[in-house]
Amino acid sequence: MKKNITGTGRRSHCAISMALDTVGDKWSLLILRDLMFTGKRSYGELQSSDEKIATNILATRLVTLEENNIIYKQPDAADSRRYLYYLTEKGIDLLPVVIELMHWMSKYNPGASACTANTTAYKKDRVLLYKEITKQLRKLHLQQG
Amino acid sequence: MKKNITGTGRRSHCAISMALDTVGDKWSLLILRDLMFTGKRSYGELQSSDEKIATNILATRLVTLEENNIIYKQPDAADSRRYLYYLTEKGIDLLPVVIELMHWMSKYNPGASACTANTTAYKKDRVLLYKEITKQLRKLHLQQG
DNA sequence: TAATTTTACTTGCATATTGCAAGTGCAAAA
DNA sequence: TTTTGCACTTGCAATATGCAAGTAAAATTA
Repeated sequence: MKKNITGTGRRSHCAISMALDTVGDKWSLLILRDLMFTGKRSYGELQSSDEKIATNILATRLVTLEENNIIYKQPDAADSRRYLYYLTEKGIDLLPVVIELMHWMSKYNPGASACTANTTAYKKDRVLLYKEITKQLRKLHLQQG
Repeated sequence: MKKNITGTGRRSHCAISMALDTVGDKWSLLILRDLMFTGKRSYGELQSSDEKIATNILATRLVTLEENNIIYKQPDAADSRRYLYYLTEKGIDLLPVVIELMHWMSKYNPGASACTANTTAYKKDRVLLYKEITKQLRKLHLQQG
């Protein structure tokens, strides 16, 4: 997702296109998934996912996500070597995208495992489900620094 | 999105990961956007979008999307050189993902143009909005052949 | 009917992104 | 004070994407 004629780094002004320029790569949404649904916060934890992201790719994605204000990092008080990564509000706002993707795949491939299943709650009132998880994520990720 | 150790072509069994293996590339969701929100149906029309997808990439994406049952093609009755591309129900079911991505970018970058705006309807009852657009898409895309 | 144009691709090669393995630097633990 | 663990970096190989030109076949035009 780099250069183009206008030098803006975006392919067009279409919102979907711009969203994909930001998080439409192979890894970004998986990193967000881990921050959302697993307790993972550190570099090493994020690297330990099933998908085995290469260490250099993880590093560049974290930088890009931070540049785009989707995540932020804080020094770990318990270990000054490491940072802990958190979602910003902008990052938390991607929750519906992640859940909809998850639900879509689960519907058409029952073998897929859903991190935060709860198909029942989704079917009953998915907006309520978004709100509840969003509330939890805000507690876990915002106002830390 | 190709090989891995198991040879299944997927990175893990996680639903999000699998969804991204299918439509998480730079172009697939843009093609779906055009099928959903513009009247574009033919190869040439799909190629004429602002983002200027390369012709070889468009060709391979259409094949992949068809292999994954997200779109299907029908010969154009009016011009036997061309096919017209339509969404399957599985493809239509990606509507929430596309709308959520669009809404997310619009929220954080007001300069982004939303294909099917209607922020009001989204804020009032987005599930209803999904349903209405889904109904329209079913009429336009399903039961053609 | 023959020549031209339109349409949907394919092909070859350049560039960009991702993947892998090994290495580095620093702080914590032993 | 050595060793280990963690968070990256670096170099290079493998894929994926981007660009420009080419091809085949049906439609249009002359």
